Formats: sequence, structure tokens, C-alpha cells
Amino acid sequence: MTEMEKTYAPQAIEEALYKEWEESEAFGCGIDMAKKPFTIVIPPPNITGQLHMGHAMDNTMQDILIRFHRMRSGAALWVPGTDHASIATEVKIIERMAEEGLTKEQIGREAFLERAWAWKEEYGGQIVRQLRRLGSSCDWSRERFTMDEGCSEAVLEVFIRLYQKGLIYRGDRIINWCPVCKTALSDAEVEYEEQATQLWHIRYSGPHGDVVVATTRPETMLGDTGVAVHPKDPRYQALVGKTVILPLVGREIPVVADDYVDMEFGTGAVKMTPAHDPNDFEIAQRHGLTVLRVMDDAGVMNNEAGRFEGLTGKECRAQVVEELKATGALEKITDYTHNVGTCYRCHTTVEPLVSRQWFVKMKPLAEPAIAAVREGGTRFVPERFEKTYFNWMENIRDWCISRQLWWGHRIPAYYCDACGETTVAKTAPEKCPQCGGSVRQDEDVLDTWFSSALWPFSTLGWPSDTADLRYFYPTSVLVTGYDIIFFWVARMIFSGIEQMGEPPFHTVLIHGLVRDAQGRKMSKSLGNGVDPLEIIDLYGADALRFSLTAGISPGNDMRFSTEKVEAARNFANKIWNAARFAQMNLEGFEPLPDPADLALADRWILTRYQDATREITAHLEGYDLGLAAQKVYDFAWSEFCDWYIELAKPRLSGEDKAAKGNARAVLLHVLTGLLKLLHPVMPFLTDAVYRHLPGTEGTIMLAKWPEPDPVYDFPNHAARMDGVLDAIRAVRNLRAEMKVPVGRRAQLMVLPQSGWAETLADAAPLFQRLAWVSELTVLDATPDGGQLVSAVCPAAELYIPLGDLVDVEKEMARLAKECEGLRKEIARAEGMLNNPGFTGKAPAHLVEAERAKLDANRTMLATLEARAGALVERA
RNA sequence: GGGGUCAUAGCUCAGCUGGUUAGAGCGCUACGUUGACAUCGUAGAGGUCGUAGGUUCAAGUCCUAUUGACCCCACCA
Repeated sequence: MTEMEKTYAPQAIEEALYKEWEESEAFGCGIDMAKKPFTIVIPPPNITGQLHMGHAMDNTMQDILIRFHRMRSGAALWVPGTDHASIATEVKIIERMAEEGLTKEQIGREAFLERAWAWKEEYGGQIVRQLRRLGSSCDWSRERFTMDEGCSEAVLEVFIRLYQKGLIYRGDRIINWCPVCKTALSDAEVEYEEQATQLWHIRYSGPHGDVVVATTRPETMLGDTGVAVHPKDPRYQALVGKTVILPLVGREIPVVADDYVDMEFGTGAVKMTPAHDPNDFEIAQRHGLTVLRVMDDAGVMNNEAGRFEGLTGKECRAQVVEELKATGALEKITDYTHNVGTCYRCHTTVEPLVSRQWFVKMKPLAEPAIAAVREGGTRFVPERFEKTYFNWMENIRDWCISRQLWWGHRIPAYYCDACGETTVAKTAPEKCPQCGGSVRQDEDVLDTWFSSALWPFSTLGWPSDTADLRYFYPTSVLVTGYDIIFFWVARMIFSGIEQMGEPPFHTVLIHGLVRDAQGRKMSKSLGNGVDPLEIIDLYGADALRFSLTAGISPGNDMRFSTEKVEAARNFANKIWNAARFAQMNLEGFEPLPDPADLALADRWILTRYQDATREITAHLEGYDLGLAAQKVYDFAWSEFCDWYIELAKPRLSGEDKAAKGNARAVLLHVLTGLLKLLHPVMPFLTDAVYRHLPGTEGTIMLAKWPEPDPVYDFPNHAARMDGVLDAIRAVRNLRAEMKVPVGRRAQLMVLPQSGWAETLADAAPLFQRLAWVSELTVLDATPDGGQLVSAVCPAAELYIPLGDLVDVEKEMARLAKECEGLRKEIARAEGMLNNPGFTGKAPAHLVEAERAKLDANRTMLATLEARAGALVERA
């Protein structure tokens, strides 16, 4: 045993300890068919990423579960990896190139990809190193990347399978176009923001009558190919089936009737721009309206816009409004606030437009995915997120998966220009299988979430039939924030079911966001983010982990504050010092003695320890990590440190060899056990301390998780000890109220309640040590004398002779106050017990407990009243 | 428009399927060098659990309504 420093210094031990863990392969998990593995796949962080508080919490939770199960069953696997993050990474690389004055078009696809891979090499390792600093016990030998060979193979395989089943198709559909990222986006990638704008009311005239339409985007009128009204709208009956003339353009466009139109809103007539509005597109499909695109991918008006060609959308709007005013077609302009879609990466307003893209047909995939959750094959914790999931899955639309980007999995579709044939294959066909012409590959890549969706099985070797895949799939739990249920969780579920035949995990553990101390979302733009690495430097990884876990409830957001981290750091120090104390008193390993030889205090702490073990285990099994951490904290600090260590001191420093040995053995046993219970949350501290303790071997990581042992469980004795502790507290309380300085010895006389005499007499050394008692006298009758202060507790009446220090009036006031409290409590209990409803219907043990409490309180009250009476007489 | 969360001590939050006199951390007050720990100890003050009903022997916990803060989804042009 090496000497322990006076305070815990995490900086001194974390790095070396982690290195040792990793090199010893303690993070690994072999295949052992006799054991059911507990498996988690990491939500792969982006290679562009820096570890932020969200990651820190997410990964701490995963690590807690993994470490818990590893200790418990010896078979736990946490698969790490990173995500290529197609769009996010590409944007960053383009930004970097812009600093050199380069664009990706200038350097070309191949050179661009070289840069991207170089980027990956440079930054991809960063976040993974940061995860190590947190203490994440991932099996790094299995680290994966969404674009590594195996994951890419999985992507191709899935694409081809879905294509062959008709679940992937290419078509001209309305998609969300980001004019800055210059790519299509899926619906999930659009975020809506409220914007104040205007509503332009424009009159479309025609031979059969006029109609006024309202729009938020007047420039899109150039692409109008119809007007829609509600079929039952009396105002427009005559116009349905006829045509009106599109102002500025002069095109004759039909008026159609469709239920979609809301008669109450605006004028009840809607201009139809099928190429630039998703609803219009759908109505156009129903009525056979032309789809006319007037804007190109960069948001510039194209040749279909006639004389407006070449203008940007904004310029075009101004121009169109100007001309409409001039021609008198503009009826009015009103203020209007509505939600506009923006790109989730760059927050540019997205342009809905018709484009030829690849889609996944969602209905057939969504159905079994809904059923899996509904039937309990996968369950969300907390359960309420199932509603979110169902709501999304049940209203899902086809998933646009092609992106006009270069960094990502290139779509394995090959087109023949000669005959128009499309070939979907893992490798490029040499020539068109139809006509023998030459083929070219689709230029686009897949949505980055397409590969993430396969993560739980692609990382285990799929599509190969590997031993890992057979053993570890389906995984156990997925841990993530509620913000990516749609992006990722839902897609993993349907992909797992479709490809593997069963959902990828049985539980989805959802956590909230980490907010700043004021409750605001941490963000780069606000600059209110707290860097977890700085916190680790200052307070240690364990303190950070604990502060992100303790007292947190699943699915709820939390506020991060350094005060919380400080409290956690203090806790780490407390444990450290408890161990230091133990180390100073131990003399090597001593096993628990025969239960019959144990002192009352030993029985008490062993029982409490078992209670804690049961409770913490249950909380971890139920994913209540916050409660588990809280419970270890309370047990360690309030029971073990505050009480047991103090209770053990008289024996540890005493002369009785046997008693000393017993106290040592119990101290060591409970301390070692509590370190194990704490290890999942505070891995560094617990392992460092563990190695200082006698009788331990290797790392605590691989130690066996504590299990309750009936031989050392003494609930009745624990209750006796609680009686003694109550009495000690009562004495301390008395002294504090009488302003007797701590440390100044005073005599104590106790008049035991029936059955307590021996216990109290035996506890004399404890009173001496913990309540600064000079001498304890056990009485057999109420003492006489006014210069006493008294208290009463379930075990005994307590008297302290304080001589002249006793202020009789004050003492009487104090007694009166205590009596008052007791009377209230007695009245409450009597009320309950006199209620036949309670005695008749409540569980018997509760009624019994209530009755016992009432009796005890009555006895105490009688004592106090007698005492008060005696004082009155004397006065 | 639909769905959800939160409201408990001065502050930040726990409180599982309803059952002791509702808890913790921080802060506050008083006292304190008992050789593990001042990153500490002892004692204390502080809450009619947002409001109004209801169910029940029993409600912070379940139901309904309501007020306030917030989030997600939908996207009526």
C-alpha cells in the first residue's frame, strides 16, 4: 500500500489509468455463448465534432450501463465509431477551401475527396480521444467509421436490396432544396422558423370572371399552372373548369376544385405552383396540372421565367411586385407571420422544388417498425417518447436519400445515355446490359443518415454472417437525446427489422439536453457552451460524469452549473478520504468474521449496504441512472462516512484485538463494495482507491458487482442501531440548543424504554465519542433535580446535568414546543386509526406501523409532560 | 391545428407501480482544529408540492378543468 495524498487529484491518475485499462484489453468482450451479452453501439459522433456537454452526458450514461453490466455478467460490449457526416463535413471543407480561394468545382471530385479523407484523418481521431478522457470504456479494437469498407459494403447491399424490392425508386418529386448547400434535404432536415412577412393579394382575370389569390412568395407566380378553390365554395362555382389569365405572363391556366383548399383562409382561392410548393404539387398530381420549374438549383430564375430569367428569387420578387402594381393586378399587401423551412445545417430558407431524386418508399418499412414498438419488441424509456415516434412513423412520407454532395456513399446507380437504362449494382457494369452502351454513375451521394440507420448491424460485420453479428445482434440499449429520434432511432428500427428480421435494440433510453445555468440551449452562436474538457481538467472526469448523472431524470433537460461539478468533486474527495482513513487503520486483508461475532454497528452498516446494493442495482436495471447515483452518494456520505466510520473509531483505536479486527474487516468490506457500486459513475476514482485497498487484485472494472448476502443481512439489529443513533442525535441536539460547545464533555443519564437498557449500556463508547459524553449512567427511575435538560426518543429518556447552565424557563419553553409537536403527530395518527376505512382497507403492516408509532409517541409525550410538570412544581 | 414537458425550500432539482412527520445539493444562521476529509463536521431556519374540482381509507403522486413557462410535429396559400 502506497501512501495516499490528502486530497484526491484526478489529474494525476486519470490518463495513466485509462491507458492501462485500454492496454489490458479490459474494454473488450469475448464471445461466450453461455453468457448473454449486454451491447451498446455508440451514437457515432461526427468527424467534424468537438466533444460537447451533450456528448459528455450521452456517453457517460452509456458508460455507466456498460460498466455496470460488465461487472455483473462479464459480457458487455460497447462498439465505438464515428460518422462521416456528409453534409456537415462537406460544408466545413468548403469553408476551409474558401480561405484558400478555392471552390470544390475548381478542384474537382477526386481532389475534393482526397481533402475530405485527409480531414477525416486529421479530425476524426480528435473526438475519439476526447471520449477516452471522459473514461468511456469502449472496445476500441472494434472502432468503426460509417465510410469504412465494411459499412460502405452494408450501404451498397441495403441500397440494392431495397431497390430490387421496389422500396427505393428515383423520381421527380417535390424536395427541400438548400440553395447554399446546393443539395436536396429530407423532410427531417428542415427546421421551421417563424418569420414576419407579407401576403400579396393578386387578381387573376379571365373571360369567365376574376379570382384573387394570396401568396407569400409572389415570384413563384411565374410558375403557376392553375388556381384551386374549394368545390363547395359558392363564390367560385362558375369558374371551376374554366380558365383565368396569369398576369405578367399571359398564360391561360385552369381553375380546379379541390378539398384541400380552406374556404375561410384568405380569398379561398390558391394559386398553384406545383414545381415550387409541396401542397400544390400534390393537388397538381390529382388534377393533371403542368409542373413548371421557374427557378434553378442556385435559386436563380431560369428561362421558363421569361424576361425574369437570371434574377435571383429576391430580385425577381421585387420586380414582379413592381409590375403587378403597375398593371393594377396587385390588390393589396397585408402583414403576415408564418413558418418558413430552413436548412438544419446552415439555416438558409429552403426552396421547395421539383427535382429528380432517389427516395425510400416508407409505408411498407414503417408498418413493421410501428408494430415492433407497439408490441413491445422495442421500448422507449421514458415511455412517452413512443408517442413522438408513432406520430412520426404513422405520418411518414417517402425519404429523399440523394444528396448533391461529394462526401459520402456514392449512389450505386449507373445510367446508359444511349438507351436510358438504369443499372443498380455494387460495382460499375462495364457496359449497359441492355444495349451495350457506355454507362456513367449517378453523381450524387446518399443522405448521411442512410448509413447511420444500418449502424447496429453494419458495425458487427453485416452483410457478412460474422460471429460478432450472431452473438451481439440485436444490441441491448440505444442511448440518445430526444432530438434525434426521427433522424436516427426510427430509421435504425425499420432498417434493423428489414435487414435483420428483428429490431436493433430492445430499449431506447432517451435523455434530454444539457442547458446552460440559465436554462438556455448551449450553442456556438450564443457562446454559452461549456467545454467538457476544461471541466475535466479542472475537476476531473468523474466529477463531470457525476454532475451530469446524479439527480437527473430520463428524458428531461438539465442545467449545467459548475456548482454541481464542485459538489461532485467534493464527493470524490470525500470517498478518497474515507479510503485514506481506512488505509491508515487497516493492516492487510481480513475477511468478514462470523456473523455471530459482529457488533451492532457492524450489523447495521452491513444491512444498510445490502439495502443500498439492492436499490442501486434496481435503479440501474430500470435505467434510473440519476436515482442510482443519488443513492450511492447518500449511502456513501450519510451512512458510511458520517456514521459508520465514526461508530467504528472507538474499536479501531481501542485495545480489544478481536473488536478491532472485526471493525477493520467490516470497514474494508463495505468500502470495497461501495466503490464497486460507485464505479460505473466514477470509474477513475474508484479504481484508483480500489488499488490502495488490501485484498483487491487488478482493476475494479473487472470486479464482481456486489450481491446481497443473507448471512450478513440483519434488519432487526439495524433497527436497534437506529434507536441508538436517534438517541445520539437527540443528545447532540440538546447540547446545541443549550449552546454547549462541541467537544466539551458532559454527563449523560439515560432512562431506557423497556428492552433498551442493555443496548444503550453497550453503546456507551459511542455516546462518548459521537455525543461528547463524559460518562453514561443508566437509570432505573426518573431523576430528580432541576439542573437537568432532557430529551426523549424511542429508546430512552435522556438527561444531561448542566448545573447552573440550565435556564429553567428556557427549558420549559423547549419542552412545551416538543410536546406540541408530539400532540399534533398523535392527533394525526389517532385520526387515521379511528378511521375504519383505514384500518379496514389499508395493508396490515401499514396499520401496524402506524399503531406502533402512536404508542411510542404517546409514551414520549407522557414523559415530557411529567418532566414539564416537575419543573413547574420546582419553580 | 395535434402532441408533449415543466411548475415541490431563496436557487437548481429528485421523489418508482398513491401509504412514515415531503428530500438532496448550493445558499443562509449558530457553533466547531473530536489527527480521513475545512473540497470538512454538528445543529438549525426554510415548503398549505401553480390554482380549482374529483376519485380514494389515503393524493406531491391518479383523473378533469384552469393559469403560466417551454418543446416537438403539422404547414392555411
